[in-house]
Amino acid sequence: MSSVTTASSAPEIRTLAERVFQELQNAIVRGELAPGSKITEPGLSQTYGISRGPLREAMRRLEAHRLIERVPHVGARVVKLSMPELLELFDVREALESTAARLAAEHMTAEEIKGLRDVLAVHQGQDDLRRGEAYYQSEGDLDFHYRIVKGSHNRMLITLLCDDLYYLVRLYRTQFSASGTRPQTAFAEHHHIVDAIAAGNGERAEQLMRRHVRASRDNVAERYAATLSSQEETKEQA
Amino acid sequence: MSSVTTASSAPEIRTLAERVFQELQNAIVRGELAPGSKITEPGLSQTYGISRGPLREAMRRLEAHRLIERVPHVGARVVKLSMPELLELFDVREALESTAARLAAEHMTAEEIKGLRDVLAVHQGQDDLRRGEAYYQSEGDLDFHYRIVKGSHNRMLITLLCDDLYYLVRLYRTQFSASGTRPQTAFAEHHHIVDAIAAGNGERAEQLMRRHVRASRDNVAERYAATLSSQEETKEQA
DNA sequence: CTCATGAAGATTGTCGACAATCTCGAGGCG
DNA sequence: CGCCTCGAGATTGTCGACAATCTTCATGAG
Repeated sequence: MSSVTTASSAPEIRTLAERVFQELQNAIVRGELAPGSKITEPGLSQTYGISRGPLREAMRRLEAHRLIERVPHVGARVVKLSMPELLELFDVREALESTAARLAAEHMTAEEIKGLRDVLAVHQGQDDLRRGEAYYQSEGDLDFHYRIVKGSHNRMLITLLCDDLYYLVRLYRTQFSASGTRPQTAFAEHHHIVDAIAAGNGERAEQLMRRHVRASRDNVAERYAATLSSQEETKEQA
Repeated sequence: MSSVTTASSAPEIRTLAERVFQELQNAIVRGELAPGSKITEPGLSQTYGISRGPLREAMRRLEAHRLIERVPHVGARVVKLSMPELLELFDVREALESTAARLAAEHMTAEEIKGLRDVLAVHQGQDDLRRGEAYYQSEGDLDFHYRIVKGSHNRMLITLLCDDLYYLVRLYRTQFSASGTRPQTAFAEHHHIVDAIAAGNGERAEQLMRRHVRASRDNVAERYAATLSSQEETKEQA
């Protein structure tokens, strides 16, 4: 079970607010809380069996992570990513992950590189079995990106990407039910990125990662444009 | 008084937690709350004359913005940026601001570009008067960077940089009492960046901004190394 | 019929008190 | 003399209740 979580064995939650925060975070990312739906404090308070105090703190954290949007005296709603916002997210990812790839090429340990290759090997096997696409494009793909980011050894970068942006990425994938349409291509790109990192070629790793993310972005934008035009046709038929 | 704040006139704070959050944020950035000093809830609660409820929410937000560090059941401390962390911050800035410059070159309006030139003109005047270095390197420099980031028209990027990272930058400048040592050079670089943006040359704007931030980073690292070696000498003398 | 008005209900914001946990120093044991 | 144990005090975590604000829907005027 290759896991994204760190090897340290301290997953124990010490405070209610912390626990509820994680539960809500997962619920939102998994789509169990519908995007755009309203979050009410008494409701959740009863659902999770806690007081409103800790709940409000958990919601503050969700707000900081951009998973919910709050308006004073009005309430909170689960975020609903629009396509323009999704493309913005890709631009930020491109900037940060390409830098992470460069730093990873400079700082990653031999052990970490081996772990990275193992992840690819698992993907390879699934690809051969012709059934791993769903897993590959959802959690597996993120696992690969996670490891590179961590390999940058830049704590600020790691926090930004792993604690903030990646949850938004997962939310987007749930919301648009988007399992990528280019697994083979992406897999090949992953391989080249690892090679550049293993060779210690930071410039190349950065460039390859930038193209990789941008290709993913373009793919999404393209499919979105197709959706729009097909909707247009439907509208004309009516 | 060229200001960084938006022209909209809705600075009214509707909630106590919001107000205290901003006050604490300013107090920390200005150094009124010493880096590393402990934050106690009853203390601040009395200082600001509010209950612990809103105060805790304000602290949650400060934690999310990385201005304080909390440990469950123990307490919170004002962050104390170490030099390695500061260099990490520069790496992130380089990644995000170079992208912002590229997007700004693509999306900035003529009006926004004019505003940007005005900022430079003000700096120019101060530079001529041989007295603007302090202002230039602190708030003025950030004003310039603010405008470019906003010019990217990428909301996610704007939030990340303006709401999160720039407060850390200001905190660092207070903490290290670092008014940059290369105002003329930086000013020239700013000028070239604006030219690239005005010309709509995204690639060049990105490259110039990347070099600009990296030069600033190297400058800081260099001065830090000098500080270290001089400390070494002092130690040897003893 | 449309739109302004206002009251009822619900939700968010704030407060003070109690319980759980940690810190720190005194005292005893090896 | 050093280290562990254990309370006293303080701090954080949690709770329930009250006040302020918003939303909704019924009512009535134009």
